[in-house]
Amino acid sequence: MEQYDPRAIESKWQAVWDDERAFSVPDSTEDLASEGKTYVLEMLPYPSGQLHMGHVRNYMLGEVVAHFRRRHGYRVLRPMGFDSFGLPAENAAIREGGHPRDVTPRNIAGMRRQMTRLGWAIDWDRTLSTHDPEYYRWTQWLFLKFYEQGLVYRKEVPVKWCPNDQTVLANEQVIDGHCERCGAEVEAKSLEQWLFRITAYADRLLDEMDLLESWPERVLTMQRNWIGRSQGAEVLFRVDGLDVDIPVFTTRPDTLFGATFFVLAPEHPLVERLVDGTPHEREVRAYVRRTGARSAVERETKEKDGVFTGRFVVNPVNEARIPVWVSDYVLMEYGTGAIMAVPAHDERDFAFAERYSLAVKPVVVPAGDDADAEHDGAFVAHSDDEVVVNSAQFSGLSAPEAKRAIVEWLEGRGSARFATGYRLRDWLLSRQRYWGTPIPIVHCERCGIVPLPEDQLPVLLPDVDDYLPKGRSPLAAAEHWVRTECPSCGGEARRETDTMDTFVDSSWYFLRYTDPNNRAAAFDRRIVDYWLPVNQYIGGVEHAILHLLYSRFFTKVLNDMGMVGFREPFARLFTQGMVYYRGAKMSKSKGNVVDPTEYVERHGADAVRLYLPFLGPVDQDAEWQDTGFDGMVRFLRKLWRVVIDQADREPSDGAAGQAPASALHRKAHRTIAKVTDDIGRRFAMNTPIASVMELVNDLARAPDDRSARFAAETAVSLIQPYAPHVAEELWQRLGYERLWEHPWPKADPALLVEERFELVVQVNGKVRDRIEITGDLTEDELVDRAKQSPRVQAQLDGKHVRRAVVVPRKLVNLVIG
RNA sequence: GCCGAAGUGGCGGAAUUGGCAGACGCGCUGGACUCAAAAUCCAGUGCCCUUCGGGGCGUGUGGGUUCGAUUCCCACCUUCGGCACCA
Repeated sequence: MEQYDPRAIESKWQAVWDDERAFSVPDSTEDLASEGKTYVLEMLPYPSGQLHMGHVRNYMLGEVVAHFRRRHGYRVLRPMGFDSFGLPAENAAIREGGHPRDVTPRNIAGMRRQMTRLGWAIDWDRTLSTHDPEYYRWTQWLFLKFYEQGLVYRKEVPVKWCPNDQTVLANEQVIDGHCERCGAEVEAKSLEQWLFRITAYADRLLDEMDLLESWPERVLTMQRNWIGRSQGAEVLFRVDGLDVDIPVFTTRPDTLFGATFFVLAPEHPLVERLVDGTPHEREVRAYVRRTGARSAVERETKEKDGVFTGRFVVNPVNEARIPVWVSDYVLMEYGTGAIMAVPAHDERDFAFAERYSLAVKPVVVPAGDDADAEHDGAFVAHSDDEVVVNSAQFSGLSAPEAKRAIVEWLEGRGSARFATGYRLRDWLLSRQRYWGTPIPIVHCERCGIVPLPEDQLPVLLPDVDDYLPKGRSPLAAAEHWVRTECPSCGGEARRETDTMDTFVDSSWYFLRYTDPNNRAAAFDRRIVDYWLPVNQYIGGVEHAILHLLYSRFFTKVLNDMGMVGFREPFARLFTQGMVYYRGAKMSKSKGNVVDPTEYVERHGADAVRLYLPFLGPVDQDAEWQDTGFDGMVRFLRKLWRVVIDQADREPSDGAAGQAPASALHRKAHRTIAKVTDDIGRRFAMNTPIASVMELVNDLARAPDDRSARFAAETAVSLIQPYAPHVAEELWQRLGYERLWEHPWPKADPALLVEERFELVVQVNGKVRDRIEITGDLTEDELVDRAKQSPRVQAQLDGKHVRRAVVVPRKLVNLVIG
């Protein structure tokens, strides 16, 4: 018999698919019925230059879904591109010691070759690279649109600076005070930067989660935490002796009577005014300077410290004068940068009060406690059923009642209002790095900040040889490029030299795929509305916040501008676990990458394609193991052998099971049902492979069964999304054509149950016997059979059967005693 | 600290609605084929006891609900992930 030769088979079919444009969908806007489309998308990779097993695991998900849906008659869009602009791509170039303009295209070509070799069913006619001027001109165009809407602004802001990558980072890119990419400790600086006003969409990013059809709960939770909406109030405190009101944000207005001091962030603009010309001036200024030099990590971990300003504010609820301190445990970026401190009910305030011997005044107690049940001067943890005490006319109210009542009362007097606080900050988008989308702005001495007119796009990235990061944008070195003409007044002007964060590039690429060759617009709304939302988006959980939040934000803005007709880009999201190897996440920067190419060369793409999903549930992390791989190779050889054996026999008409259907015939139908349910409903990608293996094992044991050929055809058909090359070749040898668009098999419900089954007989819940049952018996008959079993008789030993539980076609449990 | 996920043979894992725990694969053991090896095939493989009929134990730990629990409830342990001075 002819040997299974993956190399020959795989190149043969890859050439066929390429010639036929088998996985492309037409570009035209004609014939776009709203029904029957599927947009399957995996997050686009950055061109590291090398595919690793994590990619294969990720893309196999989309692969299986795409084949499965295509064979169910859907028109499937499944594009692929490269996130080739920005820091990751630039760092890849630095690693390889070349210039990104040379390294990036080379890496893209290499990865695309690897993908092609794996036989992925991708519409390569729609590929895009974010560093391509034809792409980034539209990134710039979108930036200008956002600018017009007031959603982009430039501001001096406290920033997180990565000393290693020599650039600012977005808040989302800082993890535990360290750079998300390189792990260096992040420094605090204050710089003029560009920001997207994503906070304007905080409520909608939360509330419109309802529109999402299927997203993992943990991702939604992470986004909710990140946005961090909390309801509370803004309360004004009048500075004693100055005509100034300072607002504070609090979620606990019920504790207003317990405020014993007041704290400003060191960066608070009023600090200067409060101490100017007072004896406290020197000390406060020194403190502000000292804290400014602290790193983010230091600021968060050191013991709380601060200085008294000599000033007092008046608590609007009781006219109490409370001292104003400055401390960096209060953050300028959250709330109003000032807080009322209630040490009796806030751990942080309590720690500060202890250190500086400030008063502690309890004003809420757990229900049932005596009003003054001496928690004197101690911190009381928050409980669900608190009652307000020591709070004038509000004493005795429950905490929730008091919250509302106190704010309403103050509102009437003009010193408070209900307010909402968010943890989410605006998205800092500018980067002081070379390899990114230039920001289409010029700075004119006369006109200030001037956005470029659309007809001057794209602003091409200047060719700069020394592109290495040096703390200010390398674009500044391209003097001929920087000097330009102001589009507004025609005078001398300088171009903006910062580039955009990579995540800007990837916040709209899924729209461009639908209309990738449009030279007149970023995309055509009719086409984008046809394909979007993405039916199944697939990617790593590490993007749960960053990319997924930004893309949702972009989509909402574009929806508001009337450019797209939907509000959420990704209806269903699947986040797959990471691939580990030798105890660490497999990644090029960790140096523990297992290269799929090696395995593909030795054993073929199909074996690699089978193994990664087979490794385990895709939503969980998996450890790469060399040892199991051989099993896939063996399975493919076995499949080949048993199917080729059947190919010589009579073609099956699909109804080979004239009654009574053989056990093998029924097994084939059960396998169809199982695989279909696993892929289509459960999104379980490992168990379908096991099911087909079972079918093939059964077939190998019964090659002469009259349904053997049908079983062979079924196995080939079902394994096609995983191993399309060998499946296609076997399909051809079975006498058919074009399996990739052949309808997915249907299970006959009548054949899903075994004709005979094993009745499990339990006595007091323990399995004591299994009896072969043929045909349909009533429950009473089943119980009788169970009782007749000699093994059961031995257990009964004359005892009385008190009760019998029957599960039809499965089990009888006799309760004796 | 708060929130979430997970814990099943030597290993990866399966068991979908509370109903046969360990599918499938790896590994291992024995056998067939072979001059030999590879490949392939067949049989076995949770642990303990056994008079070989079978019996006992077993899904992180301890309780509970139930005729019956890997599955539901309570408490705890361990691992991983997210958040963490957010007022």
